[in-house]
Amino acid sequence: MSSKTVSNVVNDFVHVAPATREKVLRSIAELGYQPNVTARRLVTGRTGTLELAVSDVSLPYFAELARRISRIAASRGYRLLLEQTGSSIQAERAVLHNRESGLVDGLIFQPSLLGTEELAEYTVDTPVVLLGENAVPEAVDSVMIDNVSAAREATAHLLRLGRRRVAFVGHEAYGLSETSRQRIQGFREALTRIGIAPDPALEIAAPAISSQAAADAVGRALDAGLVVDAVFCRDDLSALGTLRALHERGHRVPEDVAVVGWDDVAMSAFMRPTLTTVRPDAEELARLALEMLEQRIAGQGGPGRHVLVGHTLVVRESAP
Amino acid sequence: MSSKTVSNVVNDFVHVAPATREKVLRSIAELGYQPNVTARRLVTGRTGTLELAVSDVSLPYFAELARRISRIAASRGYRLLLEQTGSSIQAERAVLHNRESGLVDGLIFQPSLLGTEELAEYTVDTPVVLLGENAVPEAVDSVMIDNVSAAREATAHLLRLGRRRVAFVGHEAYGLSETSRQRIQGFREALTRIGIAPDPALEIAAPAISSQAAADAVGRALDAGLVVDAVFCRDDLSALGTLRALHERGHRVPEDVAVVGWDDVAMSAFMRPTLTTVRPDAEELARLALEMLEQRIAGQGGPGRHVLVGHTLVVRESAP
DNA sequence: TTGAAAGCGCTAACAG
DNA sequence: CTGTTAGCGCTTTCAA
Repeated sequence: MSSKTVSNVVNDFVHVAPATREKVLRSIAELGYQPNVTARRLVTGRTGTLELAVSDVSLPYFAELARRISRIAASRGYRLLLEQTGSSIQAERAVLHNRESGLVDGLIFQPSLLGTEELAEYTVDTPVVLLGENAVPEAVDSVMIDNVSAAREATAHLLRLGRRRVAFVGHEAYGLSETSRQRIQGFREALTRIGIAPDPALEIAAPAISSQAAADAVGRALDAGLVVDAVFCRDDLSALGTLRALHERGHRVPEDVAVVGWDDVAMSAFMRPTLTTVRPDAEELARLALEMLEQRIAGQGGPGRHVLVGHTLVVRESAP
Repeated sequence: MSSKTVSNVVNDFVHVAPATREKVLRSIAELGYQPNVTARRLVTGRTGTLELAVSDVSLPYFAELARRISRIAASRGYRLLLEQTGSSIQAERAVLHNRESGLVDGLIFQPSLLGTEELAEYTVDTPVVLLGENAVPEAVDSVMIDNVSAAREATAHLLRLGRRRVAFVGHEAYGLSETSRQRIQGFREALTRIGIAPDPALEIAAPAISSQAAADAVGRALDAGLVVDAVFCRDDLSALGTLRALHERGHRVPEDVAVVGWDDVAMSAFMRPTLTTVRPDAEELARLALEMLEQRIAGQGGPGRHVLVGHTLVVRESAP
């Protein structure tokens, strides 16, 4: 019996006599034979593996994203390789450039630091879908939500509550990310629309994306005499830190200060007070990213597609 | 020039004349040559990839674990494949049994549902390190903390505060996991030691590991008239839900009810009140798991090693 | 329906 | 120091 016949059986091909198939299957079970993935990859050229690259999987938004992508990938027969770029732009570059060929069939990448120009230089053959809010090169597929609009809506919600001293919290102190830039832009637009001039003193940067950094930054600002009646946070982690800083200084939320977050991660519904927050349609985002990636893997050509998924403002106690 | 020379240059081997190396490097850059990982794998037998299998990466503890393992793996030149088993015992079995050979060099696996017997049946050649608290077969390496002791200490802390009606919250209603079993055991031991008979009515199960499930379960128990002055939670997620259920019913923490969690995930220091919780030495756990795995990959034989890493009770506002 | 031969792209072993 | 040869384990092509 040739290895070809075995291969046919293993891959469930036609034209194998039932008796032969039976015999092969029995031998496989007896010998504990396991096909070697690597050899198969070498000859077929497909790895059956997708890569997800984000800055830090432990950030709740990315953790939830990874869960979704991993699930969908598994349901479609793909394995998932996880890559963390940390806060290193070199690591982000490496995701695109130091690409060993044949590692994965496709890449889902949320850049944090890389700008459009560098992203655009990317011309390797691995199919890519870009996530997040970094302005994205024309040629590459991307899925994101409309950050500027969502930020405008969230801010408008605070203004509608009658708040007039609204702060923005949690953007990077140095090297403003595109994400933060767009959210701040929407924030300012909402203010301008009702005739309030954006005040730089009300934009409180933090040295890192973490509750601690936000708590420290907000705490310092408050201690320095800053007066606010609302805070719009770059993300739910910053919101958590902001809630703490306010609480420790005796400010009541939402009575004295209303707070809005971004992402609607699982814990947002359990904070005290529960958090009003921008909820991106994360399930749809993950689904579309994988769908688009699979189409490219299947050989679909054409120009980059740039898809916007929806978002909603989930109103909870912190800004009712 | 032969492909061998190129291979030598690419792999940074000795015995290549500087001039030749130079020439090769230049050609590589010009042609945009990228070595094919798969072919290399086939011939070397090493994949340079490790697998991490947990039930759900979006659970904060696993998200933080994944961050650590991913980082350490990357620093040692490994890629990381992420596998989620969800709440399916079949998926956990598949992690061990449906193993295609040559996929990864090693596996770090935290089983949630699989018992020792099934784990022990595992006799494939891929090196494995088991994480978590499931009783682990003799033959397989494992890293965990001493759950029974840690649970005893946490409960003792509550008793030392003078609390006498201490509840346990968050274990599975059906199919008690080994993790929960051990934590409950330590919980009961601490009670027994000071002469309190464990009361089943004070062990409040939840249908899932989530804040919502815990909040619902605790809320129902409270509404049914349960009186407690302390709650020991299976994990920080349950603690978050417990805090909410208590707050919604007007119970003050820690004045009326003290609360202790488990894991010390990032958000624990920002809950309101901040959470007293059991902190496993997660960094050491991750480090050791990878170290042991690498030793096995390097061919080290010998019986299974079962390492305990340390833990501390981090005392914060919820149980001062 | 099954077998034999070729070859995916690389590295190990060895010879030059 | 550099080139040649063989072969990793599989699938593909082609012949029987």
